[in-house]
Amino acid sequence: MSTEPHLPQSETRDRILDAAERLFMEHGFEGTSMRLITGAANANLAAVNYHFGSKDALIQAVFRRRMTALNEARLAALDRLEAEAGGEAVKPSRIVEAFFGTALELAADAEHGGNTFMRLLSRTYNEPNAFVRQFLAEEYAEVMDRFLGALFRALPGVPRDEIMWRFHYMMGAMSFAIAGIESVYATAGLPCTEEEPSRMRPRLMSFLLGGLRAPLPDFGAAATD
Amino acid sequence: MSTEPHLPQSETRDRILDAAERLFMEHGFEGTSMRLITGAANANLAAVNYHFGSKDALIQAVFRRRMTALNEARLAALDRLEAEAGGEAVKPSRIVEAFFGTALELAADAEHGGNTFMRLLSRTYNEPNAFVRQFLAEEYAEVMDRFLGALFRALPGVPRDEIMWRFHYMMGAMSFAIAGIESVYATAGLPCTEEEPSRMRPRLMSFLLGGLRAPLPDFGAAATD
DNA sequence: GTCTATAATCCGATAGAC
DNA sequence: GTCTATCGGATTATAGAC
Repeated sequence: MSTEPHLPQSETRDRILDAAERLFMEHGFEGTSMRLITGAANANLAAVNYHFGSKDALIQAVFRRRMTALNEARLAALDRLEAEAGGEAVKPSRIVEAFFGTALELAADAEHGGNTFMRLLSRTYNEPNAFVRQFLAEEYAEVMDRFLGALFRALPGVPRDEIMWRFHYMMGAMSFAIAGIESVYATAGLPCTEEEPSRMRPRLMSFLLGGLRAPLPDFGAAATD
Repeated sequence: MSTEPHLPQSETRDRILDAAERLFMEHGFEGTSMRLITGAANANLAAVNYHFGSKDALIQAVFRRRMTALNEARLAALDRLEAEAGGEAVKPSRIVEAFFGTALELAADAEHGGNTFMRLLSRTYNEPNAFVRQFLAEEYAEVMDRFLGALFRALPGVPRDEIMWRFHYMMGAMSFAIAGIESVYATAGLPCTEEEPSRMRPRLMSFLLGGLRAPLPDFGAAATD
């Protein structure tokens, strides 16, 4: 622990965010009551409404705290790659590294809640919750536009909808990678040895690039375009 | 004999299962109240406890109704492949087809709720809900044991933990494939054209096999054994 | 089997003292 | 900022009439 130049404005506020992040990840939004959150954060029940206004506003605060930095890091990484390429298309493997590698770096940080947040984000991605989906779509808009555009330029011979599907599949693989493999070991009846975190990134990247570069599907006789 | 000009209704129990399946998929377990379920099923609130005993028992009934058939179909497909192979190892692509293709066939059945169920199953897979995880682990035990074993024999040069991770990644990709790609189009600001369902299977299979057959990851300088 | 009514508990939010 | 107390509404589950 290093000495910090200034203490946070409200440590109660941060404790609530930490507790909410973990409990939302474990039990979902509807399954996590404000009493559970404030209890875990050693705070008073009324503190949530004082600091955030409502439970929905707390949910947004939990995401905003880390999403901005994550997506800015992704955009910075892509900026760097495009500057190095100097007008040429960036290699697909570098684009995938910039998007998913940045996320894995955050997920590798278990001490400061990065892993918890990435698991929450993965879980939330497919939750058809109205206002959370809207919020995430806005947060992701620029990043998705830039990275899909880079992949379109990097793979000019591949149909764009095919690229979007494969990007979607890659998100699913990353989501499960972050969630952990305990379920596979558990259902297979095998003991789950603790995975070396540094192995996750090359492991996942090999799979993602293999899938992205796979031969295009054959839709059968009907497809002629 | 009476003709049936009245409600073409199935049993109340089945209507409850159908409504619960859909609402659990849309709002999660905790986000779905029994009032919402019985309201959508045109049933009385007390009917859930009469037919199932409790909300948790209803959740298990929703899964049991379809999981047994799905996993039996998977095992039957693998039995067929192993019989054809006659002692030789089954090709990895056939094993992947048997496991994930069977799931996609159920997901392609939108009229009888198969698609709804597969979306629910995908959503539930990573939900760290205690009793649901335990239940699913038991349901999956035999299938996972058989299919992982088949992959181990089909890929004798690949470390077993690597195969398990790639199987886990494939589950994630399938999960997102079934959940739909609307989110990608939405965050990219593009209109989402309705996808031809028959294209999903070859699309996903190309990606899965590309990932499964990808070069093994290089864990870096530390590995020297 | 279906229904009404209600018990017992939990929820998010807020008023107001300090 | 933190706390107690509480409101109004929602939840699961059950008792009992028909």
